Amino acid sequence: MAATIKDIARRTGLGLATISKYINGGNVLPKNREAIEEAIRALDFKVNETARNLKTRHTGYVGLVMPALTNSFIMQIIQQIQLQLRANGYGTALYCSAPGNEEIRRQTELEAIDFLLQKGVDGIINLPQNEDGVHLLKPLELGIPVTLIDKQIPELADRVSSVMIDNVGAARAATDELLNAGHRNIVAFFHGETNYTGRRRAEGFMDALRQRGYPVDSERVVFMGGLGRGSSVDRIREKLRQYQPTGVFAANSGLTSRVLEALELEDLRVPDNVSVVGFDGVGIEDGRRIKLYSMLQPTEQIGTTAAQIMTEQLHFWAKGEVFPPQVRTLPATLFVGNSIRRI
Amino acid sequence: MAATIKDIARRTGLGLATISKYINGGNVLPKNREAIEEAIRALDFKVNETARNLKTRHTGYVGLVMPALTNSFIMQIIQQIQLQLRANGYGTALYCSAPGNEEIRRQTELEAIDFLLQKGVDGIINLPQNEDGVHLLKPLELGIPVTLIDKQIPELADRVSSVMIDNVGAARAATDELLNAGHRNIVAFFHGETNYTGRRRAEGFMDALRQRGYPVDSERVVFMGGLGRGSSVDRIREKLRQYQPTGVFAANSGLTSRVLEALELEDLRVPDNVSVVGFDGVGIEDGRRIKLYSMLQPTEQIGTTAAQIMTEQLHFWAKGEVFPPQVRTLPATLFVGNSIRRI
DNA sequence: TTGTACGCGTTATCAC
DNA sequence: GTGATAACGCGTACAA
Repeated sequence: MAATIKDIARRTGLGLATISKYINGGNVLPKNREAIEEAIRALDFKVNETARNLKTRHTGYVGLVMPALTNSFIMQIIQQIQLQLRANGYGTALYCSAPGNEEIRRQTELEAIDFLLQKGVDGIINLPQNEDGVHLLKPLELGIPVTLIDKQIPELADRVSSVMIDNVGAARAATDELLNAGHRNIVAFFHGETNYTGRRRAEGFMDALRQRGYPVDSERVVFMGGLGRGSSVDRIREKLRQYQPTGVFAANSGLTSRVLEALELEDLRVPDNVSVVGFDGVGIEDGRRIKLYSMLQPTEQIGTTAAQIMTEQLHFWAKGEVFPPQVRTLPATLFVGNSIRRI
Repeated sequence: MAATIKDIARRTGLGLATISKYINGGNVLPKNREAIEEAIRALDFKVNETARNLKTRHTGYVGLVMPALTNSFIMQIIQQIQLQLRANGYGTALYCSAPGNEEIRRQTELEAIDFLLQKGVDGIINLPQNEDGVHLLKPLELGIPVTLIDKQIPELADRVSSVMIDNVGAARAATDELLNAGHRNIVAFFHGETNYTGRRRAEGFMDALRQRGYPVDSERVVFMGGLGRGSSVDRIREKLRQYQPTGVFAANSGLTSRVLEALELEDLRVPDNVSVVGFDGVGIEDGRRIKLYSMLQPTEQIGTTAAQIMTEQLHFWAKGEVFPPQVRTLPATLFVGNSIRRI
């Protein structure tokens, strides 16, 4: 049986309150301090977090609500958040969606919040899939802080913090690479139209064209919402055949992988037939003769920042102060591959 | 303020014990049951897990101690464990090591256990890096069940459960592919010599050769312990130059990726110059003209099984019964690529 | 079946 | 600075 503060009190002859105060950093007479420390060592005392939590009404856990673990971007984010949260003394309660269609993911995100709230978490860090943010209303009402990653939810902008990359800038930079190499016939693929990130990246793509005075052909700005893997590959192949682009931009990791597959099926070579810029490091793996140009998100920084914001927020909250929502926009960097041919 | 069972009691006019009993599945008079259910709905009552935990001395969390999230094998395992644990009513407290050398990882694993034990977990699922298992002694002493993934720790075999693939069989099957295609000069790369998984896979490799009466050249059975990424690539390149193998087997995901890199640097083509069998799906990504043959671990099944075993174990433990350690060995499957040339 | 009273380990509020 | 004592919300003998 583990030792409790009662045992410490008995052994030192001091009162419970004194022990408790010492443990929580209060001032105690030097000789008492030593006695307590000795007893703690001797009895191998550890505070019972559960009891403490019952009293203080917090749990020491932060809930991490993520999509299914299907790509390295998500993985790296989790790694980093978890690392930083722990460094700040918090445990990470992980909840990843099962893969599924939009309706399922929507439902899952709702369940995620319920589950974590029930288990008990002090805050929630979320990479939202459900764009309207209804799932975040309950924690917010309960006064549980929320930090968003990767996406912003405009309706909640004044109540939640968020950290993400400069999506417009990143897409613009990616497009510029193609443009600089002389490509004019570019087809670009984005998430669903309802997706915040996808819309921003599409903006960046179009920005780049407009900045140079090139026309924007909406048929070449392809939103790929709600399609399974197979049908999105088909969709890409269609576009490839129809417009015969010399350049392709894929605006996220999943799309990059699908573009690669479509290209292979169409027997198109990179960069000889088509130049490609992708996202999130898909297609830059070792042993590839052709490594894609790729927009890389600063995952470590994103994760660290999100965890830091959450921690600050929790500390404010503990003191009963209000915490102004933070919004951090980080720059993405370009991985220089050999997937672009000058024309 | 959230409703408590006191509120329910007041509202229904019943005693606290009755409410509590109902919540925990006890028998209650039908009319009382309805009254309670009504009150629960009306007051949106949720049991306070923290208070319950203080009483029952468990937390509803299972700790998941994993290496740094650097490959998809680990990622899929986590996804699945987390999914199944949740289905069984448990939360997942994730703790991933930071990347680092062996000494650091050893230390980290110790910290992981301390941290989780402190935060409070009912059980621990661990993909061990620390082969001697000293980090598991403390939870075991405390009566906290441990389930191992991927590796076995022989010294603890009678105290912990484990679920992993048939490493010997998997390596043998991989080697057979090369052998069947006529390759005789094969160099194989394994984890460090001290690594259980690596040793088993090396056994399988040698088994395959011996079974056909081919000699085993220990110089071609390469253990790569304690090397950074750069130096292990160098090491592979050396072996490649020295023995000019027609076939290469890489016994895990990291090594597969390094072999790919070394091959590229040596300007060796797959499968024209060298035939390759890898592990864990590295090198079978979309858009590759050449996809590797690869031994795939049944990650969903591994994860599900580990979580199930843990849950059973916890239930036994809750009833004060002893739980015989379970050992599950699952088969790996071969991904058929186009990285082997018949000779 | 139902209700009372107590305990789980800690923190917080007072007097002292 | 210190020490009783009352919460925190729930489970559970025990008695009714």
